[in-house]
Amino acid sequence: MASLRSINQEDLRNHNLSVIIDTILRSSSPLSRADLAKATGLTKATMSLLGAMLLDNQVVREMQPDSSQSTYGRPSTPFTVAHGRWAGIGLQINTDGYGCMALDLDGTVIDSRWEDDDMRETDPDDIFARLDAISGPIEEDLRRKGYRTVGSGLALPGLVADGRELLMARNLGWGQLKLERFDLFRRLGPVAGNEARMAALAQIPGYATQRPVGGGDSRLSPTDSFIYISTDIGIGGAVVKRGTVDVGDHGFAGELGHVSVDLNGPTCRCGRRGCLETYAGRRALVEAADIVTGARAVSPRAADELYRRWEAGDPGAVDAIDRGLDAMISVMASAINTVDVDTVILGGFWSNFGGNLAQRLEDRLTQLVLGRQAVKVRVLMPSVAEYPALRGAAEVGLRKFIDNPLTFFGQGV
Amino acid sequence: MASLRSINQEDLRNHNLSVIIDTILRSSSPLSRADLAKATGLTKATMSLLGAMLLDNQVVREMQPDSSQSTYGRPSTPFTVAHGRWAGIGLQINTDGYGCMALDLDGTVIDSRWEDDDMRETDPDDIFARLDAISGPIEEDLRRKGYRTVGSGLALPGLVADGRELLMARNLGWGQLKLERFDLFRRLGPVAGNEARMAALAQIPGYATQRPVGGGDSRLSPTDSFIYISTDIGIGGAVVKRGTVDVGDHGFAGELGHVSVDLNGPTCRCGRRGCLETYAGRRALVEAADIVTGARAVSPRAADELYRRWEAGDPGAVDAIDRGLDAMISVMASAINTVDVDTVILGGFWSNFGGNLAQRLEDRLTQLVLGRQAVKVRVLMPSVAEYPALRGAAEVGLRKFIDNPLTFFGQGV
DNA sequence: CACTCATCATTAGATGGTTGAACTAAATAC
DNA sequence: GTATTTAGTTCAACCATCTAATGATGAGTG
Repeated sequence: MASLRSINQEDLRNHNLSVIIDTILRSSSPLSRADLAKATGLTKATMSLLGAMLLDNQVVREMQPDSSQSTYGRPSTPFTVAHGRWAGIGLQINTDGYGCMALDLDGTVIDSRWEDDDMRETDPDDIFARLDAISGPIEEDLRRKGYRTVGSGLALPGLVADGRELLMARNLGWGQLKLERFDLFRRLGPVAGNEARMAALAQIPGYATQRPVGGGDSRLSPTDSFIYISTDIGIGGAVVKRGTVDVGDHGFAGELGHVSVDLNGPTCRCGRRGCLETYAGRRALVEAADIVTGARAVSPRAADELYRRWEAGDPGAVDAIDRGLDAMISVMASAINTVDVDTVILGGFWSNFGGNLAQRLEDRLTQLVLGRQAVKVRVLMPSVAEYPALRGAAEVGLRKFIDNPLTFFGQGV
Repeated sequence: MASLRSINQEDLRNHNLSVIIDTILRSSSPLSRADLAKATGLTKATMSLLGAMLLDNQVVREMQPDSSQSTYGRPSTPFTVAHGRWAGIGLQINTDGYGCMALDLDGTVIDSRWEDDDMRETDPDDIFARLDAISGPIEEDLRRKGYRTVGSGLALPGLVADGRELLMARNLGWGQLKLERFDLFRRLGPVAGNEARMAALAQIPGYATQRPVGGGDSRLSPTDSFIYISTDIGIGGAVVKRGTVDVGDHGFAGELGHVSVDLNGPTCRCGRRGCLETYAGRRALVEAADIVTGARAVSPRAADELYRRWEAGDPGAVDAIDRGLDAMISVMASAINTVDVDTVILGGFWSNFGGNLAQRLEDRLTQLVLGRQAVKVRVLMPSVAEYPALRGAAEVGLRKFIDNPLTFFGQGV
């Protein structure tokens, strides 16, 4: 538990500010000073002082006093997250394009650009230069509008170690890559991470931006734990525990696409046999359903065709999907037994397959996991489905501010 | 990151004391005030004050000043963990017996008792009464010697939820059980946990007792992450991340015995198919090697016979072991890809199978895991092999003190 | 052997974040 | 209009850590 690092009074204030901001973001309704004092355990006196700091630094602003909350007494003045001052930048390079997003602490997308393109077998230097070209103007725009950019994240479709080294991205055809070598990386200093992990972050309500009023997917609370599975050509994943992503020792925890469901199964390109990806990856499914093979099997059109045939009840398609589903369920159950969380969010193209898919998965998983007397397994569809990794990357940037607000206070732009 | 709870000045001191104690325990050589100031980031002044508190409360004592450390200057006065004041109590109920251990903060076993017995199909009330009968005198003895008992742990061979409810222990024939109903539990208030998780804790050098000089297994450092696999009739496991056990949301993370390696494999008693336990559990191996079947397959004698035949090269035994090994490797690789740690500790009866087993596993795993460019997989044998769960349970008790030293200071016994 | 220097440890006073208590503010109940 | 209730502010007091000065104790130096 002990973090092996001492703390002093400045850390104390920084921590308490961080707790307050975190509490505000994760709440689905505006909180007053009094509410925050109760929620965090601070005294009214301290809350009053720290509240003034947050107002001064444009982290929050006061709403109209609200007397409808309680029958008696002076009405409270709730805070909302201020708009227009604190921003995070998200960057993403994917197999089908690249883009950049600027996100306000209050959750609004300030600016965003996405370029569709076939990224396979591209030159990293070229791509980073192009990403630089679209992110530069966005940064400039932020400055012009009076924003302070507090951090950034970079989502990549591959294995990323320590937030700054790409080990490999097979679908891009990229190998090992020290990210510091790119100007863009040195300028913005983003935290790099796997696409699935960034997408998982975007599902956590109130992780680094104000939780939408009403709470988005009301089934998921800000401190829930879940496994996120990102499905595309490859299959990735992430483990979220009590509202924070589990990064692992080297930065690639949650690679569920390469959990094996059959130790004598087909050989995967990763070297193992029977990996989930060989049953439930987009390309594997298209080929199993005999739609097309080879290079054309990776195109999105082939997946659309698979979906049509599956809806029409074509036996080949139905069989392939069923087989993929069995593998998916096996991996989910194994992962739940390994990390002990009760919720699975199924992202990517698999989320298209039928409205009752979640329910079917839920029912079957419930039969399989340990501790089912005490655990109610849930399978949810992602609430942020549009560019989730890009948004997650921006939230990683904003999180730098939330974890360390004091370092950003009381100095110029 | 933010724990959603504010901190005040008392928490600050408590935290810093905790960090200091933690640092002392995890170090393999005695540390002076100056060393500790450097290691924790505290100033010499504060370190001096807090050091005096630790001395006053008999947490540490001063050794002879040591001038051999540096050529120049005043010699430092290193601390060692004091003996005779702070104790934790470990309790265990297993399929083959039950016992109690009292552990000093300095790592010495103050007292311990173990009763061998066949515990299958026993009455919980009876067993808890018997455990009470042997732990009572040990507690009394601690009091007499001037110890302060700071906490306790209870290791159980089954699924434990929230540290105080047994969901099921199949090998005992016990079902759901609220542990508060037992006198012993109410009196000592132990944290209950799965046997494998407790055993995993005991492998962490300096987790809650002073790290042995020289460091025990020098390959394992106190802040390493690893997966511990406990093998017996059933197979359990635990995930340790950066020196602390990952308990999971309900308290049963790491149940690797019920990770499936073949979704069409034999049906396991847990309801799934192809669980590791059906390939590599003690009973499964004995039956696969055609030694005996049925109830007699669970006896330790059958496992001894399996070991003899395997050593002699009997084909049935060798095949069974190889098959078990394949399953084990598959689960290890999947678990590593899921939680991203690079070390596996293989505990229980599997650790008997040959001196080069670890090396063989290491070599094969290295071929299978993702990120093998950046990760060196290690397979280790447990350094604490005698009653590891019992010792781990006692360390859980001591950890209460280490996490919260201030609450134990400055008041009577 | 006196002097310098480096390192360890303590002491005194300063700094600064949180606190408790008293106070002001603003609403409803009767 | 007065009592009551809840929200929020003010300020002296507290206390944990920090800075800086000082004491302690050894080795090196000429």
